[in-house]
Amino acid sequence: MDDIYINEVRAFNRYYTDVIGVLNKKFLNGKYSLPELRVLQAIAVREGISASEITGQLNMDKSYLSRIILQFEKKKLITKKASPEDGRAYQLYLTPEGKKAFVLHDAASHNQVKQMLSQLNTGECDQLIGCMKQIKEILSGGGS
Amino acid sequence: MDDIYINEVRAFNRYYTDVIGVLNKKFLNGKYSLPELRVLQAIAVREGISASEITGQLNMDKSYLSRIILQFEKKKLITKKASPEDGRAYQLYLTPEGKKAFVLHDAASHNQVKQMLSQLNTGECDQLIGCMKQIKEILSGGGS
DNA sequence: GTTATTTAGTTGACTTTGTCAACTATTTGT
DNA sequence: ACAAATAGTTGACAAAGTCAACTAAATAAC
Repeated sequence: MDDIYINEVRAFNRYYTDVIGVLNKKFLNGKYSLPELRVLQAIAVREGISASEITGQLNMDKSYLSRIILQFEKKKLITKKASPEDGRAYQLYLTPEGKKAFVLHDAASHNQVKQMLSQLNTGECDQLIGCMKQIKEILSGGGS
Repeated sequence: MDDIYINEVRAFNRYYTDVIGVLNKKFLNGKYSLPELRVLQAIAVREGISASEITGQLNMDKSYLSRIILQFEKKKLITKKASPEDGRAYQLYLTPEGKKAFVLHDAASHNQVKQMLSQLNTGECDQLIGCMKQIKEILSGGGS
């Protein structure tokens, strides 16, 4: 009985892994990798965020992140500012170019999804996002 | 108006990427990588499958797959049999050890999900898999 | 209040994962 | 029969990610 649930969830996971994979593959406009974009977004969402906060958020190795940040600095996408409260930490900010890069990517990703939804009618869209919200609620509410 | 839908879908994608990430991270019993396991599963599900069919199914580079198959042969998890219809192709089969490896991993993955669902009550489980089924239907039915 | 521990970030060395192009051997289309 | 496509292998890389050691600052313990 339980097993039917479990198999259904596993089937969904396999299915949705592919959905996400397809979406992620394309929005490689070539310039930035997926983890790079995730970092860029993390900074865009909350400017002044520190590297260690990002590692927490994205479950990312700190050495790996350190190098991504280095790249971003070289490409002038971000700037570091010494944290006033913690002499070890830096606050990360997007430069205007960094913001532009983020906005471009964000728009591309947005359009990607838009195109996907364009195949559906309004009722289907409503159902879809209703389901998505419910899944999020159930899984985050329920513990894990 | 549309944008609300799109943002909701993108939020779900971010969320579910993490869910899948967490599940995938753990079932690394250490022995096999994620792509290796996907290949193992593909063969388990349909014995006699060819490499090119797997590349199609898993969206995997054929050279990469070729090396994974080589590893599996070395570890005696699979055997190749010349295809009777196509002299270039091989039919892939699991050895008893290969089957054992697959079953072990499959059980681990099953338990992983079981544990996740154990946090939920029956009603929530019903809702959850109902939503998952609907999403699959909407997205596969709708095209793309 | 100085000593021990933890924490933020960097660096070096490395493994794993994945890609690209070239190649052989078949098969299919014309 | 000849050209184009396909299955699979190989070499040479590039990208992604990990691990341990290290510096410097912050916090905790005594």
